[in-house]
Amino acid sequence: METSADVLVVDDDPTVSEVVAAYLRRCGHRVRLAADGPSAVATAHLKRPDLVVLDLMLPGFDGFEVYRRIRRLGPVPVIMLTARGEEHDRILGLELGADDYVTKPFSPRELSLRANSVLRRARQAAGVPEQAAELRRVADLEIDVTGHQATRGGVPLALTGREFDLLAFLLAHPGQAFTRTELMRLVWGWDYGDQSTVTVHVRRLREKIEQDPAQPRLLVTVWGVGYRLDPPDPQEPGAASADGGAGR
Amino acid sequence: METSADVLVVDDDPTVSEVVAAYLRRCGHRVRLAADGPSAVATAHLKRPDLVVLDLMLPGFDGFEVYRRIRRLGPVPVIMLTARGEEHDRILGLELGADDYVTKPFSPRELSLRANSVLRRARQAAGVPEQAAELRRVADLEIDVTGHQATRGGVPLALTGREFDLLAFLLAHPGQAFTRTELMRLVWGWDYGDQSTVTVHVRRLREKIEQDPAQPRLLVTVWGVGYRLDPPDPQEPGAASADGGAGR
DNA sequence: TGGAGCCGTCCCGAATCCTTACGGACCGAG
DNA sequence: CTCGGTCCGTAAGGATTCGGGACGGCTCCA
Repeated sequence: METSADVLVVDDDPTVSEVVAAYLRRCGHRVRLAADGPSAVATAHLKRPDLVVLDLMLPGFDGFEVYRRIRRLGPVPVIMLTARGEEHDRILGLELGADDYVTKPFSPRELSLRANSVLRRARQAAGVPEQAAELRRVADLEIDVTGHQATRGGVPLALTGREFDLLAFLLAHPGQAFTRTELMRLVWGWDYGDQSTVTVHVRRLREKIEQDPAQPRLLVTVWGVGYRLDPPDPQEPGAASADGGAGR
Repeated sequence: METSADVLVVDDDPTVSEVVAAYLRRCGHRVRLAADGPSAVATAHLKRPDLVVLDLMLPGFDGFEVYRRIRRLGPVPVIMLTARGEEHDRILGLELGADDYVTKPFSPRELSLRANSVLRRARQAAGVPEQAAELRRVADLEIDVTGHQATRGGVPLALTGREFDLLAFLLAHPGQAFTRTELMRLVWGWDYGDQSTVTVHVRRLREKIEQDPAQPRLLVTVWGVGYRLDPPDPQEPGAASADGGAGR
C-alpha cells in the first residue's frame, strides 16, 4: 500500500473536485481543494503538497499560468486534467513538464492509479530511502514494484508496461479470481473498449511467465469468469501428481 | 458470516428493486429499499449501509445528486445502475465517482460478482486485513467465493459456472430444502424454463462432490419437494434419518 | 525518415458448457 | 396390484467462451 500524501486538487467544478477528493482520500491521502487559480497558488505556497491535480480549464485564469507559478515552488509533481480532444492542451502540458495528464471524462480509478504512480516516481527521484523495496512473491515469481522489475527464478523478465502492471496486480491479490471487466478497470483504469484486450495481454504474459503457456499453472483461467493467479500448492514441487481439478 | 453486509438499494421501479434485493439476499446480505432520492439519503444517514446500489434514473431527482449527498457521509461504496443505450459519454461522465456500475439489463451473477468485489475492496481499503478469503464449509466441502474455487478435502474440484453457483447457494443455506422452481429463481435468476435443467445440474454436481453419486449423502433429494444440502451428522451416519413429514 | 517495440482490435477455429428432450426406474396412493 | 406423478441417467443441439494469429496505429529511438 502506498503511503499517504498531501494532495491539492484544483478545479472549479465542485462535482469533479468532490469526487476526485473522495477517491484520493480513500487511497489514504490528505486532500485540499482550490476552486480558482489564486487560491491554488496560495495554498501550494502555504501547504507544500506532495502532488497537485490541476484542471486546465479554470475560469478567468490560465491553467498554465497556475502551473508555472506552482512549479516555481519546487519540484512538485503535477497531474493535469484536460478535456478530450484538446490536443493542444495536452501537448503543451507535456512540453511544460507535467508529470502526467488525464483526459476528461476520466474514471476516478484511473486518476488514482496515475496519482500513485506519479507519487512513487517522485519519491524515488527525491532519494527517499524507499523503505525496503516493495517486493511481492508467488512461487518462483518475484516482482519489485518500486524498481519496476520482475524476475522468475532470479532471471529478469522482459515485461512491457501493461504486462508488468497486470502481473503486479495479480501478485498483489493471489488466489482471487477477476473478471476481464474488473481487470480492465483495476489495471487499465477504464472499462470501455474491448475486453479481448485483457485476453491478449494475459496470453502475452503467459508466454513469459509460464513454463508451458499452453497449459498454464500460475495464471489460470476460470471458465466463464476470468483469470486467477494461483498460489502454488504447498505440496509437491515437481512431482507428476495428477493436476487435481485443473484438468480439462 | 463475514460476507454479510448491509446494502441499500435505491430504485423507483419496485420490480427492479425487488429483483435486485432478491439477488443480494441470496448472497447473504441484508437489504433495505428506498424508492426516491430523499428517502435514500435519509436511510443512508440513519443506517449507514456498507454498500449502496443506486439507480440513476430517479424521478424528479438527479441520481447523481443523491450520490453526492450519500458520499458526503463517508467512504460508502456505490454501485450505479445505468440503462444500456444511453450515450456512452454520458455513462462515462456519470461513472465519475462510482465504485462500479452495472448496465441494465444485468444478470444476477453480474451484480453478485460486482457487489462482492466492491465490498471486498472497500473492506480492504478500510484497513481490514485481506486474507479473509470468503470461505464456506460443510463437511469436507469448502468453497472460496472470491477465488471461484471449490475443494473437497483440500483437493480442487473442477466445477463449471452453474455448478459453482448452485453449490455456493446450497452451502449458504445448509439444511434447507428448495424446490426446483426456487432454485431456478434464486440461482439462475429467472423462473421460466425447464425444471429438468435443475435436475441435470444437481446430478452433475453430485458426480463431483458425492462419494457415491448413486446414494447421495450431502445433496439429498426431498421427494416431492426438491433438494437439500445436509450438514453431516457427526455421529452415526447409517441411522434411519427419518426426514420427518416433509413428504408433500 | 525509417524501423522496432508496444498496444489495442478483429477474426476464426476449437473447446466448453447450458439447455432440452426422452426413456426407464422409483415412490406413494387407492 | 395398478396407476399417476416424480426422479434419474444419457445424449444431442445450440450458444457461449477461450485461445491463437494477424493487422494497423502509435510512440520512441536511431
